[in-house]
Amino acid sequence: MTAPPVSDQLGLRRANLALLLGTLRAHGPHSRAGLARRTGLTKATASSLVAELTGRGLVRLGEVAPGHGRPAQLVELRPGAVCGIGLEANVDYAALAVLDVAGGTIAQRRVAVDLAGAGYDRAVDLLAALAKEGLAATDGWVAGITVAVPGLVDVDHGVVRLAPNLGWREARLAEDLAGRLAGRPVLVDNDANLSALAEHAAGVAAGTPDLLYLTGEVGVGGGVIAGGALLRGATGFTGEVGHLPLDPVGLPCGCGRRGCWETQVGLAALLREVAPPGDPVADPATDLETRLLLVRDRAAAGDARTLAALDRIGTDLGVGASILVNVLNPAAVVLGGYFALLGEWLAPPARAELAARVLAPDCGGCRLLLSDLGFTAAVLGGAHAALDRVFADPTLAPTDDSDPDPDPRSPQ
Amino acid sequence: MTAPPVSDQLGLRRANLALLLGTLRAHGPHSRAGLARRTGLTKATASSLVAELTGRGLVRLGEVAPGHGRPAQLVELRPGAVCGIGLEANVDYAALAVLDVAGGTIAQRRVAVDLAGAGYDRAVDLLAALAKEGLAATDGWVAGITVAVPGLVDVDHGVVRLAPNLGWREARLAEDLAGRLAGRPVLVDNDANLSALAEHAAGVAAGTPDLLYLTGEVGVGGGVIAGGALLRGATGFTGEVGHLPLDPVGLPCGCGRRGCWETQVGLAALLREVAPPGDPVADPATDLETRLLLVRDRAAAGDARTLAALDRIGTDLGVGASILVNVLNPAAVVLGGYFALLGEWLAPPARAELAARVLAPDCGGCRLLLSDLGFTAAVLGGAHAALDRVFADPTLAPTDDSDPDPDPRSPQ
DNA sequence: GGGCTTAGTTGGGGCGTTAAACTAAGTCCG
DNA sequence: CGGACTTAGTTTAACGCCCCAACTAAGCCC
Repeated sequence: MTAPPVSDQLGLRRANLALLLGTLRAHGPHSRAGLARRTGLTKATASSLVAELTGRGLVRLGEVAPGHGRPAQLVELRPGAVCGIGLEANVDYAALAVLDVAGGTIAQRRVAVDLAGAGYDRAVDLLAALAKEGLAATDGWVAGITVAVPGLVDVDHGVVRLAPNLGWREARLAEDLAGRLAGRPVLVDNDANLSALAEHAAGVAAGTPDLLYLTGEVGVGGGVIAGGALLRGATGFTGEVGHLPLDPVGLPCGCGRRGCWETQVGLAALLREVAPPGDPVADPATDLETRLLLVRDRAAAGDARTLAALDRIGTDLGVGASILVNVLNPAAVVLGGYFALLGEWLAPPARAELAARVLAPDCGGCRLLLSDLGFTAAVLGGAHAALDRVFADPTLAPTDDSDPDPDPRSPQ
Repeated sequence: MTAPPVSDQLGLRRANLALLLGTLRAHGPHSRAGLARRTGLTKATASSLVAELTGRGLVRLGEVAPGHGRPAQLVELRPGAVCGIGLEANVDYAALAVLDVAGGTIAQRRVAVDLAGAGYDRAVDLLAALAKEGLAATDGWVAGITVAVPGLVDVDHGVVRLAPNLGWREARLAEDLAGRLAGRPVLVDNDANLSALAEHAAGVAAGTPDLLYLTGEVGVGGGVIAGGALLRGATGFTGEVGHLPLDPVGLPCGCGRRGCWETQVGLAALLREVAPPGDPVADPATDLETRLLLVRDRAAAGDARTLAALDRIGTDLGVGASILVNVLNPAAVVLGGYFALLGEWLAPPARAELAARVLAPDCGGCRLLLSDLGFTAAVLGGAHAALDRVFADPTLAPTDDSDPDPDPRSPQ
C-alpha cells in the first residue's frame, strides 16, 4: 500500500492523481476548482487530472452544486467500475467481499466449510472459486485480490509462514492462488491486520490515522494502524497481544505460561465463566454464534451470573488494552469479534480501567469503540487493501480507450 | 521530518535531491554514474542534482576511484558545512551537540546545572546560551535546533505539556527559544524519542527501520522507530512503558499501583537490590554515575550480591521487553541509560527471557543490543532530527551564490 | 598505441505544471 | 429585467525538469 517512488514526470503525474483520488476519498465530492484549492494545484491541472481519472473509470461527474458564481460540477468516486476483492480463509468458513472505490459493496458472501480439514490444495481451490464468483459479480476492473489468513504471514512474498488453526505452514498462497486466477495480483495478510485496515477505511473509526483493533476469538488478535498505515514490524509479526502476561498465578495457557491475556478474555474464558457445567452455552456441538447470541440475550435479561462474568472480562480487557494504549497512544481502540457482540457490557468496565491506567492526560485522547463490521471485518479489509493499490497508483487502472496501459512496474 | 508533498516540478526536484542525499547517507560515497544506477535516474539528471547539492554545501567531490573505464569521482556528504544542533534539558544537566550532514561531531558539551531548580525562564536562557555556543562552533549553515525534554511533548506546537522532573507544564519552549535565537527553527521532542532516533541514525542499530529503544533512568523510557520513522501516536504520547503491570503483588509505584516495570528495573530497584543498607552505592549524596561505575566494578569483580541483583533485573527487563517485542516486532531492542552501562550482565538473562517469551519464530528476528551512545543519545538524536529536515528537503540549505533562497514554505 | 570500457557532459525533445486570459453560467440587486 | 458580479472551468503559451542519445573524457588491457 506504500506509494511508489516519485522520480520522473510520470511519477509526478501518478502522485497528483493519487492526491486527488485520496482527497475525494477523505473529504467527499469536490468541484474541480475545489480540488485545486484544497490540493494547491492549479485549476488547469486539476481539470486535466480529473479527466484522466474519469478515463480510468475512477471518478465521474455528479450533481451540480449552486453557489455564488457559476455552479460547480461535483467530481465523485465512481461506484461499480473499479473493484477490490477480499477473501478470508478461516477454520470453519471462507468469505468473499467485493468493494468498489466509492466504498460500495458489490458482493459479499460467507460459506461454511471446514477449511482446516480440507487440506491446503482443496482450500486454495475453494478460495479460487470464491474469487471467480467475485470476478463474475462485477463488469468493472479488479484492482487486486487480498486473502485474510489467521496466522503469521510474510506479506512481501505472499507466504503463510504458519497458520496453526488451518494447519498451514510455509504455504505460498499468493503464488498458488494467482496461478488459478490468470496471474491477477494476489496479496496475503493477517486477518487482524486487515480488520484494522477495514476499521480505518470504513468502520466506526474511519479515517483515524492511529488506531488499535482488538478482536475476541479463540485467542485475542491485534492490528495496529499508526500514522495512517499498518504497523508491520521488522518481519510482519506485530500485534501478538494474546499472551500479555497479566496474572502470574492465573490459568495455564497453550503457550506454556500462566495468566496470559487470552486465558482471561478469550472465548474459552467467556464460555467458562458465563455458563455453569451442562449449560447449552458451553456445548461445543452448538454453533458458536448461536451460543454467543444466547449469552447476549441473558445479559440483556439481566442474568446475574452472565453480567458478573462480562464485567470481570471487560475489566481484564481494559487492563490489557491500557498496556497497549500506553505504548501505542492510538486515538481509538476498536473492539471486534465477540468483544463487539457483547460490547454493551464489556465496554463500560474496560473504559474504566483504561481511564485509570493510561498515563497520558485524558487517556491520551483514546476512545474505546465497538466495531460494527462484525465478523466481516477481515474480508472487508482485504478488499480495501486491494483497492489501496489503486489509491496509491491510479495509473494501474486501465483507460477506457481500450489502451492496455503498458505499466512499467510489474504486478505483485 | 516527514517529506513535503510532491506536486509540482519543484517538488519533484526536491524529492530527487532528497533521494540522492539519502542514498549517500545510507550507502556511502558514490560516483555520479553510480548514483544514477542505484536511483534509476539518468546520468544527466544525477549530474545536475549533484551540482545543485554541491552548490548548497551538502556534498562535495571526493577521491577518485579507478575502475575498468574512466575513473569515477566519488560524491560524498560534505563535512562541516551544514549542521544540526541538539540540546537537552534534564534535571541536573543540560547538553549540546552539533553534528554535520556527514555525521561528524562539530561540538559536544554537557553542563551540570540544576535546571529543575532554576525555573523555566532561566532554563530557557541557559539553553539559548548553549545553542549560541553551538552556533558559534560552526561557520556552516544550521538546519535547525532540537531540544530533548524528559516529559510529554506536543511536537507539532513545540510545547512541553508536562515535564514533572523539571517542573514544567504547558511550556511554549519552541517559541520561547526561537525568540532568543533570531527565530531559527526550533523543534521540541521527548528525550526517549530522540534517543531512539539517534540509535536509528548512528548507533549500534544504525539504519534499522524498526527498533525499540529502552532507557534505564529513574523510570524506564521507551522510544519506537517503526518503518523508519518515529512512532508518535495520536497525541504524541507513545512509549509510556514504565508502568507495564508485571507483578500484582509487587512493590508500590509512584503511579499508585503495584509492581510496575519500573519498580522492578528502574534505578531505584537497582540501587536497592545491589547495595546493603549503608553502602556508598545507595548514598544519594554521591554522584550517580560514580555509583553506577562502582556497581560495574563490583560486577566485574564477581561480587555475588551484585551479580544476583543484576541477573534478577536483567530477567525482569527481558520479561517487559518481550511484551513490547510481541506487540511491535522490532528488528532490534537497544538498551540505553544505565541498562547499557551494566548491559554486560543485564543482557544475557534478558535475552533468555526474550527468546522464551516472544512468540514469533526466532524471536521475530529481534536482537538485543547495548547502546554505545551513553547518556548523549538524546542530544545526538536532537541534532539528527534537525538534520533530517535537510535530508527531507535539501532545498532548505542556501545556495552558495549568495542566493537567499526564498523558500515558499515557512520554517517551523 | 589502438581498442575497450566506463564516467560524465551536452543538446534536443517530451511531458506536466503554471500563469494568465478567456469563456461559461449562474446569483445579486437596482 | 438586465447589467454587474462571482465563481467554474478551459485554453494557450511558457517554463522547468527529466529523458534520450550522441559525444567527449580518461583510464585499463593487450
